[in-house]
Formats: sequence, structure tokens, C-alpha cells
Amino acid sequence: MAQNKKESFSEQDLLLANYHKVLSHPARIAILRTLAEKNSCICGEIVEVLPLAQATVSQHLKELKNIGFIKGEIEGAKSCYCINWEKYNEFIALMSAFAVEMKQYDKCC
Amino acid sequence: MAQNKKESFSEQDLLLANYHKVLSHPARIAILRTLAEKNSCICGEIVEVLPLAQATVSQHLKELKNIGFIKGEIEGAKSCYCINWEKYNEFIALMSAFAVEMKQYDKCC
DNA sequence: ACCTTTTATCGTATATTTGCGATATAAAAT
DNA sequence: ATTTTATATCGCAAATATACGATAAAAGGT
Repeated sequence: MAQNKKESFSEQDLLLANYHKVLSHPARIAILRTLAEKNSCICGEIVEVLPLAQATVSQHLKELKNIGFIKGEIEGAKSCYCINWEKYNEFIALMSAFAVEMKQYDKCC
Repeated sequence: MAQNKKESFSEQDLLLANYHKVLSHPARIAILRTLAEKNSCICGEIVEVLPLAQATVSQHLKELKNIGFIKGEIEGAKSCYCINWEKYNEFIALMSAFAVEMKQYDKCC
């Protein structure tokens, strides 16, 4: 970026961009899908399904956790992850609000 | 990336991730909002509003155009941009489908 | 106590993104 | 014809993201 101009943008635009950023990698999309489908949440199973090393998957899981899309609990030696629907819905609501806000002006070109 | 593993993911996950990627920068969110609000579409006006150089804004516009979220027409020396709602709606639909698909399994943790 | 299993983190290499000045292009204005 | 205005593109520097091996940490099994 040469210089970081991100702080010059509005809080709302930054927030929305950050949500999108977390979903901007196919591995993280695949992790969410796997968590939902498998209904099992164990980290090792995710590593098995993805074409990535364990360290890499762990990193992606961390990003999903940081933004709040998933929750993680340690169960003995294993880690149980699951989707945090509350947060996910919050994001969907934010997106919808943005879309509605935009569409009310739809008279361009 | 050391190695590019992106091709190992499903078409659907790649597509969804790419849409999100374009929206993962506050400048591009701000451009969409500006296009919708101003209802005017002239590139110069966007440059004025954003805290970025003209070259940088032009680059962000290109990315939005590549994915199809905006359309651009040359009007003499100026460029008129507008939101491509068809494409935007396509993305929203894809997202919704993903959310619905996930929620049907919601029994985790 | 020791080994195994499972996951997180560190360090590092490589790839990609971001940002901008300089320049090209092309139409409009003088 | 020349200058001005508006935008796109090139080339490069800096910042971030991605990937993974090595290693740490922590619990379970023997």
C-alpha cells in the first residue's frame, strides 16, 4: 500500500470491508461450509477436507474467529469450532442495509 | 502465497470469494455508495470524494468493473460509471443461497 | 514418566494488493 | 494547431496476505 489510507474511510465502510475481507478467500468459505455441513466442528476434520497444511488452516480459522464468524472451544486435546450465527446474521443485515440504501437512489445512466 | 492453492477449491467457493474480495476494500465500498448517492457517475467526482490519488481510484474502478458491479461509458473526455444492479443482485442471491444452505444444518456445538 | 495426538504459533519465503507519480491517450476548449 | 481537461495505464515501492515447516503447548493413552 505504500501508505495506509484505510483510516481515512468511514467506520461503516471499514467494517463492511473487513467482513468481506474475511470471506474473500475460498479456504475460509470452504471452512464455513464444512462446519455447517459436517455439523461436527473438529479442527482435524477441516484440515482433512481442505487442500492446505494444518498450520495454514489454523491461520484461516483464527481469522474467522477474530471477526466473530465462528466460535472455538477446546475439548481436551481437540478444538471444536462452530459457526456463530448471530455474528453472521449481523453481517447479512449490514449488507442488506447497504443494498437497500443504495437502491433507493437507483436512477443512474 | 508461496504456492497458489486457489485452483484446488470448488468453482462455487472461488466465485463467492472473488465477489467478496472486490468488496473487501473500503475505497470500493465508498465508490459504490458514492455512485449510488450522487447518481452522477462521473469519475472526477469520485476522485474528489475519496482520500486517494486519481490513479488509485481508477484502479479500484477497474476492479469493480472487471467483476461487473459497475458499468462504465466514455462520454467525451469524461467517464460515466454506474452500478450494475443485475450483477449486484446476482451476488446477493449467491450469498443468500450460501446462507440458506448453511443454516439448514444449524445444530452445532 | 514417556510417547502420541491435536492444535496453535513462530519464522520465513513468496505472492498479491495497494498507492502513486509519471506518462499516454483522447476529446474539448482556445 | 496548441493547450487544457479528464481518465487510463505503466512501473515501481511498500504493505499485506498466504502457505508451510518447525516447534511449542497441552491433553490423553501406555
